[in-house]
Amino acid sequence: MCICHCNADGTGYADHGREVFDDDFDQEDTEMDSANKYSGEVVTERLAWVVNIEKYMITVMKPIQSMFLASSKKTQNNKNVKLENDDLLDDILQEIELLPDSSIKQEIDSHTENYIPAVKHWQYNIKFVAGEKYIDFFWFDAYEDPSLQKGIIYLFGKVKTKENAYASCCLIVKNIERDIYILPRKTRLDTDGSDSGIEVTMKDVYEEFSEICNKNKIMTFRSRVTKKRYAFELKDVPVESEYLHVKYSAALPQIKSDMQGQTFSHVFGTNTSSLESFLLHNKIMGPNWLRIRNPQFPSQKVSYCRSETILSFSMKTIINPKTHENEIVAIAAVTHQSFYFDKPPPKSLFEGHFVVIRNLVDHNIPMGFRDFMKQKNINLEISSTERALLSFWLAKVQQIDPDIIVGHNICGFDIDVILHRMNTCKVSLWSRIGRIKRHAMPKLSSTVGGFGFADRSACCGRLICDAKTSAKELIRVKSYDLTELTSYVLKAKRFDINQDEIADKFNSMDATFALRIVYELNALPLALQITNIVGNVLSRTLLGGRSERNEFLLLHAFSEKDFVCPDKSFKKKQQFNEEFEDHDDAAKSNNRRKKPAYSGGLVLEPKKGFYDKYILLLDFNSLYPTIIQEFNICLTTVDRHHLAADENNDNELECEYPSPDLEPGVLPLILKGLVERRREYGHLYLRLIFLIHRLVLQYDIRQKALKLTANSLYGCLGFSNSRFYAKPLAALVTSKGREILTKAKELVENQMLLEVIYGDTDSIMINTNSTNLDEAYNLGHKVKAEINKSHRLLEIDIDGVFKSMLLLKKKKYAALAIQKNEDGTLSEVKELKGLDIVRRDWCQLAKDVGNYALSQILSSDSRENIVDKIHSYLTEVGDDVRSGRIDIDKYVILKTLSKSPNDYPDKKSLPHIHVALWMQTENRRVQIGDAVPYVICDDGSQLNVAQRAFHPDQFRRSDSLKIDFKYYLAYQIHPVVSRLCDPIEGTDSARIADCLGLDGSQYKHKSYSAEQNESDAMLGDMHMSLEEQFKNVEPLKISCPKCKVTEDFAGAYNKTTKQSGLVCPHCNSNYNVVTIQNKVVSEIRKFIKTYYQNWMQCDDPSCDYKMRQAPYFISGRTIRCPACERGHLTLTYSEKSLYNQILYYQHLFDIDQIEKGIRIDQNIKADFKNLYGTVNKIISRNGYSEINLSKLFQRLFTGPAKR
RNA sequence: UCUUCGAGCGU
DNA sequence: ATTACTATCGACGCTCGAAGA
Ligand SMILES: [Mg+2]
Ligand SMILES: [Mg+2]
Repeated sequence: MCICHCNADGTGYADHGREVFDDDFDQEDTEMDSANKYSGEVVTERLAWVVNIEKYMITVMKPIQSMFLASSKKTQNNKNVKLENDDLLDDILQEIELLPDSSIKQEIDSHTENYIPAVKHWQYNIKFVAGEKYIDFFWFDAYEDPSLQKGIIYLFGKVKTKENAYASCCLIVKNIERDIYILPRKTRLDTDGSDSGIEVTMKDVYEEFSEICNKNKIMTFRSRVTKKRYAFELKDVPVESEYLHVKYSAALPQIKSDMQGQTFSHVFGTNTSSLESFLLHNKIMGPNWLRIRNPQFPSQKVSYCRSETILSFSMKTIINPKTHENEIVAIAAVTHQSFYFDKPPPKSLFEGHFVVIRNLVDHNIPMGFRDFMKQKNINLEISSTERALLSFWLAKVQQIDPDIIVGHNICGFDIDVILHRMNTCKVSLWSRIGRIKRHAMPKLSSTVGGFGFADRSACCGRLICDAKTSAKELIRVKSYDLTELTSYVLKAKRFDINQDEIADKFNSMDATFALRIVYELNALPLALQITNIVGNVLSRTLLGGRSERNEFLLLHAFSEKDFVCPDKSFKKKQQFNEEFEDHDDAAKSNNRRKKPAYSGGLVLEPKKGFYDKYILLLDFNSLYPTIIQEFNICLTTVDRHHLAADENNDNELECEYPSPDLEPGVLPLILKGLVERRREYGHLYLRLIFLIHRLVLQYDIRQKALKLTANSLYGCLGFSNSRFYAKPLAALVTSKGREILTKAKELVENQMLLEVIYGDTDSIMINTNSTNLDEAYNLGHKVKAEINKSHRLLEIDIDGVFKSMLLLKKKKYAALAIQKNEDGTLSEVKELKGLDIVRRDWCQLAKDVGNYALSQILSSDSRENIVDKIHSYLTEVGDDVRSGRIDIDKYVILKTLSKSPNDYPDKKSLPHIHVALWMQTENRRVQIGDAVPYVICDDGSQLNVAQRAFHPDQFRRSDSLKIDFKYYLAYQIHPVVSRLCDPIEGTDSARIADCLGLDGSQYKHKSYSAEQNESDAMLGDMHMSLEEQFKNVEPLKISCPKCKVTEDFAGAYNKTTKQSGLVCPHCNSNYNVVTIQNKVVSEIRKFIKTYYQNWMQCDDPSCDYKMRQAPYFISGRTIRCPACERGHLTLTYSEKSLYNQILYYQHLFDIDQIEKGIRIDQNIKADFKNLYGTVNKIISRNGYSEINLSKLFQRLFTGPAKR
């Protein structure tokens, strides 16, 4: 164990009497440069402005990735260099050697049996540069206590000893200062708040702030003037301005973040945590080597710290029937002495282990248990009390001194329980769970579970890695309990132990399982890479949560470019104080998904059905990140000043795209960096693949981490709690996405004359109508090239070719994808999206049957055979179900709890809640996010389905419960299969029901595809009375060439005059047909023009708001009226109006529609046919004003427009 | 058909 | 010795079931 003390600021403060503006702040730290021989750049410049600073103590060693950035040019120049000659490889290998090496590591491991080896100061590899001593320190975790120890942070990591081994070390950085930026007003405010008109100087600001400091007991501070930029939500902050930069000790009180004064309008950085400002100032990007200058070694031991190891544990608890608290009964743990982030995980199951159990009050430890454990060579400790058990565990933890603690659900349960129990059992050495020695335990949350502030601070210095949390981020499975994860990830079987069996059984495998899962998922290396990319703290990355990672990424980038970053806001507090808000919050509290704040990706209306020709799937590579780059979308480039600052405005006024000649903004640059690095690692990955396993692992993971980071950047822009929240930007990105997809679709349809059958956000599916694979591929490449032509960075790619495909609904389809094997052969892989088969809320039986049906449908068998096979299979399954030949596991349905069972409003109609409540009575742990399994049983009652839901265990125990076969046939299998077979001819809902032995007649009229095609709806319109249909159209006004009277054209037959409509009702002379024709054509053009003017109006009768929208807004989304905020904006003149108008003209000239018995002159008939044809031509041909009406109207039938 | 609640797939 | 805390959770689009109207 070792501690280095280190002053963040070596010196005293500038005194008040001095000039406000110090000019010697650019003091260079030259030694730093020479010390860091690998990098030619000054790695850190922070605090350079501070007066009188002696020597700053910490230097970031050259990060590995920055070296790659530097050398990436090299690889681009000579791309085809042979591997052996590649300098870059040498560089890599050389750099890797800087990382701890296992052979060296072992020397420390040999001390394992001893207690903490007392490493003396002189044993450390202290070096001297220019007469100054320094030490290199690899940090991987940090801790601060913002309430008790302000301005102090603890860094945990490793140092090299003189023997070239590595030892754990804790670095304490003291006297970290706050950095506050004060934005001066232009003119001074009077005491009553009115503008005095007097200009404000920096000196004025300084003086007012000094007074405020006096009031706040901030006796010493330093200040200077800086120029800073700002590009965030506050509208009244200028893009660039002079600020008064104030530094004072973080130990002194914090200034309110909403502080304003007569001479200044904003104060930034008041509540920035010391850790954050430390990381930002020193540009520390995740775990890395730091060079510490002038370290001071303390005389006392303050922390427990030793060699690097990984420990995984699992524990069993029992609920005390009196207190209803969880008490710990047993803990098992396994260890690995040498885990490396950049190497494959250890192969052995464990290197060290121990098991500790305790006696229960009512039960004895089973006979022969000790012998059994001894026989198995298991290190068993039996404690008499819970307190003894905990103490033993702590002693072990301290002895092993793990850097990483692993377990399953330890963040959600185990660690919090352990701390609570240590609290109630008064275990004094509790702080051994972490690496800082403390006496008073931090205040634990009242409810057991979770991983709150107290848990995090208690475990400081040890990385907590929860297999459950990691799995949730990395894979999707039915359930995230250890049993399911073990079977999915490790393909192994785990036996769970119920509450009533705890006294008799014990399972020591859980810790091993959790550890292997973490290894298998590569969770730790991935977390490290992400941390290195975004520059936050590894222990926080491991906790999950995208938002914080993204914040650090942006904080680093923006502060490097001299921006004042937005502060954390705590305005929730103010809202809570309102009385009515409180009630409201409790009601809607937990789960209900927020209603969307802006519109997202476009989903093309699928052309449903079964396809047996080749289908191409084209997909834009990471669409949103690329859009941000391609269009230079950034907080700094998009002008959002015209948007109302009001948070509640629902309207979606879009910003303009930044002008193309603007310099690239910060976000595009970040993404560019991420993409370049990803490419680099992608190349390295491919080139190194035959070389060294550990490098392969590292680079593959690193490029994955880069991708994850890039993708989450967009999401965090739209996250309302983010410090960098920018809804307009997110809306702009998605809107561009919609535009690009629409354009691509139109290009394929209109220029390449291909059929687009579907598309979702960033993809397009094309029906090649070909059965030749090469032809399909060629077509795909052509389309790809054509689309890519119109973009600079954006790139569409062939994501798959489907041999056959069943397209059911938006986001629901199945296909046989062609896969090229390594040996050149082709194989088919089933690809399933969104179908019931892939969802966990249908029972396995229904999914299996559905899967069978699907396989048949996709196969190239004949239609009759397919249908026959499905029918006979269904009959078979129906019989099996009725005769009870099917395993109970197949009937289990899973549903996740999204809140605590008691919080559900309508418990009775929810099966999973019914079961969850029962589980609670059984003392089983039921947590938010857990998947509850249940089966529907026939208990003889006629109750609700939900009330007949039982836990599988409950079913197994009971003799009276029987599976409700009818439910499973009618409500599980039938809907699933029925939906799949819907587009297949030769079978239908009723037939499927028949096969399953259900009453087919009930399903006669039930169709799952809700055949409400828009065209059908339009057909229905046709049958409306003509008056009804044409009540809103403009009549055709024709002026008589003779009597000049203008009349509405009456149609083929004028009912009032009982003559042809071509005859003027006043003077009985004939109209000129050509005149009418011209009039009609010009009228139609007029209406088309009106339509394209895109006038929008509010549909609320009490609101007369009108506006014009951008052309790409016509796609049928509703937009909330910005004026009244109640109504929606609709097109004043929609496609449908236009369509109806033209239909009306068609009707006027439709000679065949007039009633029989009315004789019409042949000439007149010909005239009408002529006019009718004119209108028809306009509709069908692309002749006028470059507008394709038939295409426009097609959207009325198939597109998203619904009016 | 709407609403409410509840699921969790999709990008 | 005293006192006070927290606040967390990427976005949006689409389908499906139960219950009440
Ligand atoms: Mg994509
Ligand atoms: Mg896609």
